[in-house]
Amino acid sequence: MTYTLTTPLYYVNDRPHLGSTYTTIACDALARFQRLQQDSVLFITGVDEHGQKIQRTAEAAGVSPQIHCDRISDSYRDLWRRWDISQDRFIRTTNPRHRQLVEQFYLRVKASGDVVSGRQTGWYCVACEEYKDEPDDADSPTCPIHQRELEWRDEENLFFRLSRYQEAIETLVARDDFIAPASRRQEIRNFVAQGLRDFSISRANVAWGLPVPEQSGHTFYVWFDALLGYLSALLDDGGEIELSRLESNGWPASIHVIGKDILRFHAVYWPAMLMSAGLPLPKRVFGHGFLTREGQKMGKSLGNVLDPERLLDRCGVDAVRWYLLRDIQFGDDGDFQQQRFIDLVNNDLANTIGNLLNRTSSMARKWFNDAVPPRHGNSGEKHPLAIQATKTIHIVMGALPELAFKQAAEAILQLAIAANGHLNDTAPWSRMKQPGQESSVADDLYVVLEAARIVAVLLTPLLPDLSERILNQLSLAPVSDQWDEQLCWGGLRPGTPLPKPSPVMQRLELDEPL
RNA sequence: GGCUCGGUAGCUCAGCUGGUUAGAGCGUGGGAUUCAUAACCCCAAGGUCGGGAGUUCAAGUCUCCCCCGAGCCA
Repeated sequence: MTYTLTTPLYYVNDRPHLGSTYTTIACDALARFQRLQQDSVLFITGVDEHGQKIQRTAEAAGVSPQIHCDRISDSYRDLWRRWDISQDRFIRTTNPRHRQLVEQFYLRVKASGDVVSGRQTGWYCVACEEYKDEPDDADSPTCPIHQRELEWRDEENLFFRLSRYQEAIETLVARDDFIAPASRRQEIRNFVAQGLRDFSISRANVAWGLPVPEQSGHTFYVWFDALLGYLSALLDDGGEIELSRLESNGWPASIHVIGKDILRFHAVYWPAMLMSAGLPLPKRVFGHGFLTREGQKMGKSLGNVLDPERLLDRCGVDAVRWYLLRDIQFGDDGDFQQQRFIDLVNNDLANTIGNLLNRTSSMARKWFNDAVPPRHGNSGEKHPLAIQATKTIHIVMGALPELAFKQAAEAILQLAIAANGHLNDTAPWSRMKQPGQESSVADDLYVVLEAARIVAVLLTPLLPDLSERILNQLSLAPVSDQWDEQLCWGGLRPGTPLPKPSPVMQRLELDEPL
């Protein structure tokens, strides 16, 4: 059984921002976790490249839409590479294969009798790519989200008969395991309860889109096309574009991870489309929250946008991943506060975890021949630290499948704190000055090093780089494949040489705002 | 306007089906220590749990009203 997870397909209207980076990092952590748990994982991300908004942005920039899309798509791909995102597929909706899939899908939907033509009149927001429910006689209304003038549209469009799926969707969203987090379920349920209306899936005057078969002059509505990118990605294995291959290629997705703003498309429209096409539904849709910065919405107008590239250059992957995953309850909105960011990274990563390794390794080297100390009677599974390690593993295993990165991170940190505490309690440095204490000191250092090793192993999905650096200083290889064995207590072998320690995590020193 | 979710220590938040002195992390102050990345460890500071009324032997924890914030739908 393949575990398929997706990020949204990001709209290439503009360069990647921190929000998409956040989603992608979270998915990356989840993907890495799943790979440690099982063989088959497909982590999909990509870009959504059609629509009038992109057409206009390209025009404004004086380039063709395709050139524009190429540029932005490249910047996404490049950014994910620099963040060391472990996606298996990167799908572009301008890929010709995607067009084939959309056509096939559309024909299925049509064959189900779910495509009808109708006239659509109303106020349209190009930025949202959505009709707004403003009264027809409104006088130059503006979009409440974009504060931009709405455009009056009156066109003959094709509609998807969403209304036919009223009951099915009601049943679906009533489930407690479909929409996550729970706090956002009611919103969708209310929306559905108000009655689903058919929605248009074609546009008459948008050139930058996929042409609707046998409907000249019409292109597909961006959302209809974009959602199908998830399917295209799955068939992007070199084989042919054939919907019937989906179920042996990772469909249905185990989870779609998205921002809360597009929950409706994923929890309502998308399942109905899939039902119409006779395809199974994704198992879960997770709508996470948004990031603000120092309490304010990030935006160009405020000039307070945090650029992911800059963040990466100045602070590094580990710091940012840790802060985002460890401090924000995934699902809730989060606030990026620079001081807190620095405090947490320095305290947790540099001081607690990094220094734990550093001090212990130094002592081991000093008194036990530059190597992992020998084990005596008191370093086994009954040791308090071993018990705590087991508890930590248990918590992490329960938290990560639920995308509770924060709980997992906190538990791991607790283990490191306990290990530091153990050192302070047993004070090897003073006991080494007394005769006859070597063997018990050896045990104490061993269990702490072993705890540090477990910390590093558990950190693999969250902070792959830091994890590797820690293991490296323990003369161990990074975790690959499944990790069960490496999570067993006692994996560290006495006598293993320990290299001269150097800080695995540098403290952040930022004297100016990011 | 309808609905949903929040308003708990300076900050970010835990507090399940109501029950001893309301908790954690960060920040702050103090102590201890020297193995270590001025790091680690320990302790403390007392917040009318947004406001009001009610139910109850007992309410951040239930009910109603009000105020404030966020969101969804109109």
